[in-house]
Amino acid sequence: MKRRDSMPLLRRGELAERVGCNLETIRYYEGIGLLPHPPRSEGRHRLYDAELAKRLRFILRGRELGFSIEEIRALLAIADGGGGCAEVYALTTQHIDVVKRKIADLRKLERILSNTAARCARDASPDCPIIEALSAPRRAQ
Amino acid sequence: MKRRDSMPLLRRGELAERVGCNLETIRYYEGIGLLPHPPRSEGRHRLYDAELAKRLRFILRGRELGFSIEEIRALLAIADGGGGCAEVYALTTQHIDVVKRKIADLRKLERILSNTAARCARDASPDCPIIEALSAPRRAQ
DNA sequence: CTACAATCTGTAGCGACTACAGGATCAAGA
DNA sequence: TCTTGATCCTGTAGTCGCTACAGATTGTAG
Repeated sequence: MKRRDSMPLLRRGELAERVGCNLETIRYYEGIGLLPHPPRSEGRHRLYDAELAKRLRFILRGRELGFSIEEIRALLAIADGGGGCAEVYALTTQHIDVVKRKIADLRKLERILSNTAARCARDASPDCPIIEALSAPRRAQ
Repeated sequence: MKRRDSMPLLRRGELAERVGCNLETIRYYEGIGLLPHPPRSEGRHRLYDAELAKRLRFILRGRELGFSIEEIRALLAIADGGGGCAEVYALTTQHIDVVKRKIADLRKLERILSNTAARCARDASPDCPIIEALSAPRRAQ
């Protein structure tokens, strides 16, 4: 099931392109200890295998999903330690709450922006309701 | 209409506390030119009036709502220049789109997290579906 | 073999703050 | 009036999560 020529050890640039991240991001993750030091070529060029690529994808996806570096570090520690599915579950559901709160805030924001924009006459009126709305002394949600 | 003792010139710490931001943030905004240099006391302590407080609240609220410093700078420039309600309107509606996209992304994320979490058995199973889901090679949104 | 691309290293820069050190000033109590 | 302690002043360094750069080395195609 494992085609051995489909992933013949990638160099940093190739890996970056394949997973869709910046070249330097990989070195950064290695530097802060999220990615282990990969094996090197004769001339000290990093060589990544499928396992490292997978780990990198995990990190990147986690970042996309709004996990902080430290949260991802925790997730990886659990994964590395084997077992802890329950812990991963806890961390994830906890994160879901954060996401839900963000959504709620943004929807509130959207309402405010839409309302104020709607009130804004499209011609050059002297005092713009958007400015007034945003500089209100903290009330009127 | 203007009660003269309700706001008797605030010092930096007082203003920070009143608007609910960090003390240094105010100096930072002054440094990057979002807040004008305020008048000073004999001993060079900054003194803020209601106008400056309002401007600060505008900046802070804008940041909360996800505007970048440069977007806020633009908004303020328009407000300062008087008139340009149409421009403010344009900038704002443009921003509404950004907010809508953010909401959409977060909801997608929430779905993914919820789905994977739901699939996760609460006991310590050997390979956690969340880990697998997040390190999958980019497909299965 | 040569050219040129890719990688190596360390370090600096980004945005948007936040914290700190070492000194000056302010407001209140004795 | 003096003193004490809180607040403020300045400049600078640190934070997070990258991203970019410079100058040297290596890998590879022609």
